[in-house]
Amino acid sequence: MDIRDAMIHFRLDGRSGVPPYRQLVDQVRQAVSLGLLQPGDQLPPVREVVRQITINPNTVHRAYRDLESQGIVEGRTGSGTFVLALPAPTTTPQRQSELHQDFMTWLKAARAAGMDDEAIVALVGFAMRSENVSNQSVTP
Amino acid sequence: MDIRDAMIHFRLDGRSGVPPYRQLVDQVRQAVSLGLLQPGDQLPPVREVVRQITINPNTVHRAYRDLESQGIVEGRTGSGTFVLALPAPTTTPQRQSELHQDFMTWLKAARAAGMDDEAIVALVGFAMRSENVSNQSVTP
Amino acid sequence: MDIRDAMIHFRLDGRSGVPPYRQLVDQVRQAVSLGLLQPGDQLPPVREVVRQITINPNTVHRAYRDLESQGIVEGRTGSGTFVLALPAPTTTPQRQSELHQDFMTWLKAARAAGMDDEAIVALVGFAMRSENVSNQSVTP
Amino acid sequence: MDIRDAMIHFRLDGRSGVPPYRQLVDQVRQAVSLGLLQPGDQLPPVREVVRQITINPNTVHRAYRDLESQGIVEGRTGSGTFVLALPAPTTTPQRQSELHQDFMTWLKAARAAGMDDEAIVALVGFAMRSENVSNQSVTP
DNA sequence: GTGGTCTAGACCACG
DNA sequence: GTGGTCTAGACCACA
Repeated sequence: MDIRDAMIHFRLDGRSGVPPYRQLVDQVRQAVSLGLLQPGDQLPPVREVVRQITINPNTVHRAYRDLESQGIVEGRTGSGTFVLALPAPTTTPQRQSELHQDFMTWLKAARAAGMDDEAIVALVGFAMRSENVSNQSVTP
Repeated sequence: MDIRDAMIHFRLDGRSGVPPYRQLVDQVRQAVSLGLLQPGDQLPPVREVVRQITINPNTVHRAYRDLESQGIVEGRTGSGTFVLALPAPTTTPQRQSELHQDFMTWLKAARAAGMDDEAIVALVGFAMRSENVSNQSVTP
Repeated sequence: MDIRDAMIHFRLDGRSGVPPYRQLVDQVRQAVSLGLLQPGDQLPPVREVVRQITINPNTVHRAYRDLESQGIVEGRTGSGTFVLALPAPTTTPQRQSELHQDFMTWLKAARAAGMDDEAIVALVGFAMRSENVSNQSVTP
Repeated sequence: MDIRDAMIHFRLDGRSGVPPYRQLVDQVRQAVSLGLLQPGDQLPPVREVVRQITINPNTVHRAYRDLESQGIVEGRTGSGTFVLALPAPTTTPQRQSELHQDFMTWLKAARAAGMDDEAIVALVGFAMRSENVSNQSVTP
């Protein structure tokens, strides 16, 4: 199973406390970091995002501007917004794919044990916090 | 190894986009959900949290008030803030402990493969989003 | 005579001992309970309340947040704060209107007899306490 | 039916937002204002109040001190706290008794119509606010 | 313009 | 010591 998809599909979590524009930025950054988005890939046009999720066009625009100022994407007037470069490949696609598979297996086990998403997220969050000084935010 | 600790210790992630008060709320909710905090346990006094992390007392207080309105804790003027009840155990402590171990193993493998926290969080987030309609926010 | 008004107008009683934020919360709850505010109705913007009565924006905001966490209103960033739903009509508008009239008649009689507001409030308070286990707080 | 009782019996409403010490003060003031407490009557000893309701002795003490500084009661060392004088009789006992009866009748009608205490308090509060500049707080 | 969050510092009530 | 409220003023996100 290939986890790569043609075009990123955004999702908003209204209860997370994370501002919508930031959720879009994070999702693009993460997709790039996972290789789901690669250099040259196009982000969905603002109007398309507005169709997908309930959001104000200005907010999408703001997110794309942020990504551009971070050097992740480039807006080409008249044609769209495109991914520029991977921020740095952290591992090989193969290894990453294996880890993805392993995590899915673990995820299924956790769910089979009766844990809901909040509980799983709690466990993952505490596990990562427990061995790190740096703090990373995740929106599953 | 017992992951339960006497009193919760908060940590803030300034880069996550999640408002500080919300990070505190989430961390308490998650600790309760994992059984790290149990009914009757006391949250650290506001002034103590202020000593631990750089934060304004009002912000801590706001988080505690939110938790109170959610029915998770109860503030008793003059004595402290205490955990009220578990929102419902999702799984057994044993099974949860096993899952915790398994996840730690996976985590180490991911790091050994060169993935940094952002990449790991990206993978976990996408994995959980890929099979769910509901959206859960995680702060590791 | 229609007691319903376009938009709620707040009033603060500095001598009551009831915290200002709580007075706002109570007044909205009561207006909703009486049908003076109905689903979809907008609460006055925070800045508008600040113009009307001498109060800090944060205090108004706190009240609105409380109401939101109680499920009475919903704050929509950028557009305003709106009433969500009636907590359940306790009686018919007609019957309520009659009772309102009857009470006004009684009120006038009490005042004609020389009772000031404090005395009237005392009488009402004791009358209600005398037959009830539950305690209700009133700010006339 | 005589509404006068031998000794005042305090009640606290934890959900009203009114500080406990203030509720005690208000209840004494109102009882005096209604003639339920008359000059020479004794307030229950602090220990007795503590037995009746869940409250800290210091808080009762504080309330009695407030009443004393308001000139309503007088603490006599070794013997107790006693009512000094009526702040000013607003009406005759007879007329007040009639009004009390009338209000009880109205109260029963309101309850018969299905209104709960919160709704009744809302109606009374709005009725009084609607014709007055002064604001009076009531704890039924 | 709207709501929302944070800091700073003061003051109150309770135990 | 504890929690709780208020003011003042700044800054952010969204429409």
